[in-house]
Amino acid sequence: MTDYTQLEKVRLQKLEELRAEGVEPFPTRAKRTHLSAEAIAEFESAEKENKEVKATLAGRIRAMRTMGKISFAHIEDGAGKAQLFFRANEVGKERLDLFNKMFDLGDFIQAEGVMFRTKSGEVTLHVHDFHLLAKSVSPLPAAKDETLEDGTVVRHAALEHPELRARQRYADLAVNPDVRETFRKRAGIIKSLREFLDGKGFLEVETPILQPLYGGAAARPFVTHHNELEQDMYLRISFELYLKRLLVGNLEKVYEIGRDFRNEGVSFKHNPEFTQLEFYWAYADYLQVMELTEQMVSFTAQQVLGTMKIKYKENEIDLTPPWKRLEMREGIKQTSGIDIAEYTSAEELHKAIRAKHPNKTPDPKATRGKLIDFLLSEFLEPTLIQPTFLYNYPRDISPLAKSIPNDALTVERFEGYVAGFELCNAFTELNDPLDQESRFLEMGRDYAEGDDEKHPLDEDYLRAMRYGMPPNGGFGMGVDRLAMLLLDKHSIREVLLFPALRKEE
RNA sequence: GGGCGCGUAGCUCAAUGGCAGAGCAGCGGCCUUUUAAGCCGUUUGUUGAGGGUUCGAUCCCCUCCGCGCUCACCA
Repeated sequence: MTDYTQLEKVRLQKLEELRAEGVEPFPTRAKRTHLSAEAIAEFESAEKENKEVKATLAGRIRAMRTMGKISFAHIEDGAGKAQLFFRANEVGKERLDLFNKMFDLGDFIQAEGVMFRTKSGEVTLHVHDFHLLAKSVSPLPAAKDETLEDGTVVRHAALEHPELRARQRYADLAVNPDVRETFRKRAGIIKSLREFLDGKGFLEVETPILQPLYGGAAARPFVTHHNELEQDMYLRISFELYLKRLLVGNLEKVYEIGRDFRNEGVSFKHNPEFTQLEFYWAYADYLQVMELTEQMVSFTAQQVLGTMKIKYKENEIDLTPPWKRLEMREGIKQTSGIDIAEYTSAEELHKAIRAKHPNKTPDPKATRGKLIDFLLSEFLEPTLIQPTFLYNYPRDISPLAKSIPNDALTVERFEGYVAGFELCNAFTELNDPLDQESRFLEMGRDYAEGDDEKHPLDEDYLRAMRYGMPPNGGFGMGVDRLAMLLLDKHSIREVLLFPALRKEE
């Protein structure tokens, strides 16, 4: 049984009284002729010709000011806010009392009348009749907006508690218009990505989320169980192995936008489920993928924000192509003073780091690849504010990427960095089934020691590859990260409608 | 998982080892052009949960829960 607060009990009481007076608090149908902004715009042009504008508006009551025989209210709908003006002369004293006493902030209302301009100049609906559309039983967090003389809006007593905002996103959205705007823009970002890739001839596909084996990334999966098949299933950690199977099937350009699941830590840039974009492009290599990437991201910024110059935290960032290209080895050398090419074993590289940076302490068990990654994130990554492609990566941290001709230790891989964080990851894909098999086996050995990240060998993937896979370039990008970047949000939770939270109680 | 911090009314936030407060919201009034409307009056709390110290704990201590920041993890 729900425990109602006193405020809720008051509203439930009103609800009963309304019913007793024959007013249905949750009527089945509503009517609306104009959005608030439409009615206001229509009035503003009709005003000059002294023409009347009739309108029926519908929305949620956000402010009420009752003053005896008149009342004002603001409602909010999908297009913004509009003021309602009630006067006993038109609606009658009883109906005005009903409004004043029985309607609350948060209720949905339908009001019809004629648009006019108040003494203070606000275009307002002069209400002739009104109906309750839905009663709000629980009071929404009572934000109040104050409009200063210069037009800036200051919100008082807004819902700010991060947990509550995430847990009760419905309330957050209801009272914080900027949050609604964030998610509209997020939808725009995803739409633009699709528009871009569709325009380049890519086919959007859907591959299994529930998989008998997981792969394509080094992450711990979520495990579940299929009762009838009597087998464990995994939620995918990447799309890669399935999308590349499609290249074997002669689909030459494919992409998927969907959810990945990784059973890892939660942080300001990690959520257990997140939206990923991956594409695979037959006959292309990582250099062509680079060009497509900078076009795609800048296109999205242009579509959604109307500019390629964005702000992230204190940085002005220009996404206009071409982006800077920096060889990873060179970047690490410049920022850490260590040339990784001079140290071909983990042991030597450890020694070099200790000598050059005694106060930095990488994991003593780290492989050479992990050490390079350490140098990258420690020294180079924070400097990559303007969009930069970091390219050519050590082979042993890239088991699905193809080696550079004549350089067995380095693979054709790049990562795109913006604002100091990794945005995307791409490579010339490995398509040699024999090489792929030995890499998988190698990886199996590596992970055997660090038990909880054991990596299953995907025999079916190898079987597919043995039929022949065209050379291709592949790409992956965290869409949530892109949304954070473009919308200047500093936590992934701000761009996820319902981020993962511990269950209540 | 580790470290640090936070949790007080519906919302935003104050305060104190000695009756827990403000503004807004709510409730009762007044008010026919307001817009954080105003004025008069008024209600609201398991101070996140449990335990301990104390004459007395919201405050000090312990445990737990949740959140935030951070580190680790995340090719």
